[in-house]
Amino acid sequence: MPSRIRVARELAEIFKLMAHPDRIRLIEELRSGEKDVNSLAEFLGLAAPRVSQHLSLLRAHRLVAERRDGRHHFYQLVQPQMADWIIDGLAFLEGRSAAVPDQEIDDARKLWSTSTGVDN
Amino acid sequence: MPSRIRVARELAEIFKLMAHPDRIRLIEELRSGEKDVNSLAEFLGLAAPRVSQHLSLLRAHRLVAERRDGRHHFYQLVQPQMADWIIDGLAFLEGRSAAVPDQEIDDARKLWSTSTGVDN
DNA sequence: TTGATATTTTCGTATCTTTGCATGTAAATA
DNA sequence: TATTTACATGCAAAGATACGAAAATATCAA
Repeated sequence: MPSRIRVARELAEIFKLMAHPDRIRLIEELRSGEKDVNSLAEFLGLAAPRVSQHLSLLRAHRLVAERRDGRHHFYQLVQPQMADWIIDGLAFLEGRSAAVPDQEIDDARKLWSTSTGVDN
Repeated sequence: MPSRIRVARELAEIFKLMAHPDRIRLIEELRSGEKDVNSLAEFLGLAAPRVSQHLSLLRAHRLVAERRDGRHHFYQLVQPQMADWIIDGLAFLEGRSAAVPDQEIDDARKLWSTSTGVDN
C-alpha cells in the first residue's frame, strides 16, 4: 500500500478537526497562549460543555495540551504554528462569496494575527 | 454578528472539502497541471464515478475549474498555491503516529512537491 | 445507427457528526 | 458537611457524508 495513501488519510484527520467554525476560533483564541475553558466559552459565546467537547476532541488528537490548576483546566496549542497556517488558509476565501466580503476576511486575519483579544 | 464567525464558518467549509484522503490526493495530483477524470481515477486507483463525485464537490466550491475537450473533462486547480499550503500541513503530522512514520511523510512531501508523477 | 468510451448523476444505505441537555465529578468555599 | 464553581461525559435526535451500484448523458467512431 502506497505510503501516500496513509499520509493523505492522516492529513485528512487533521483537516477534519479544523473543519468546524468553533474549533477554528478556538485554535485562534489559543494563539496568544493558554486559556481556561470558561474564558474560552465566554469569549466565543458558546456553552461550556460544547467548548469542552471540542477541546477534548482536539486533545484526543494532540492538537492541544491540558494543564490543571485547581478547578481550572488550561489549554494550549501543542503546535502554535498551526494557528498561523490556518490564517494562511484565509487566502483561499478571498473573492469567493458575497456572504463574506474580503474586508471581513482581512479583519479576521488582522485580529487573529495580532491576538489583541478585542472582540469584533 | 461578529465577522469572525462568518469567516470561521467559510474557512471550515474549505477544511471540510480537504478532509478526505481522496480529495487531498486529487488536489496534489492536479498540482502539476490539468488532468482528465480517467487519468486521475487510474492514477489514484479509484472508480471513475467516485472521482467525478469528488471533483464535482470541489467544482461546486470553486476549488477546481473544468475545461471540456470532446469527451474529456479536464480539471485544474483554481488556486494552485492550495496544493503547497496542504503540503505545509504535513508538518503537523510529524511525530504523531507510529502508523505513519516521519519517513513516509517526507516521501509524500517530496513526491507531491516535485510532482514527478511517479507512483509510490 | 450502433457501439464504445468518458463522465456525470441518482439512489439507497450505512456511518459519522453535531447539538442541546442532563448528569457526573472534582476542587474550593462557606 | 453542604454548596458552589469549573469541567467533563453520556445520550439521543437530527443532520450531514460517504459509498457502491446502476442508470443516464454526451461524444466519437465504425
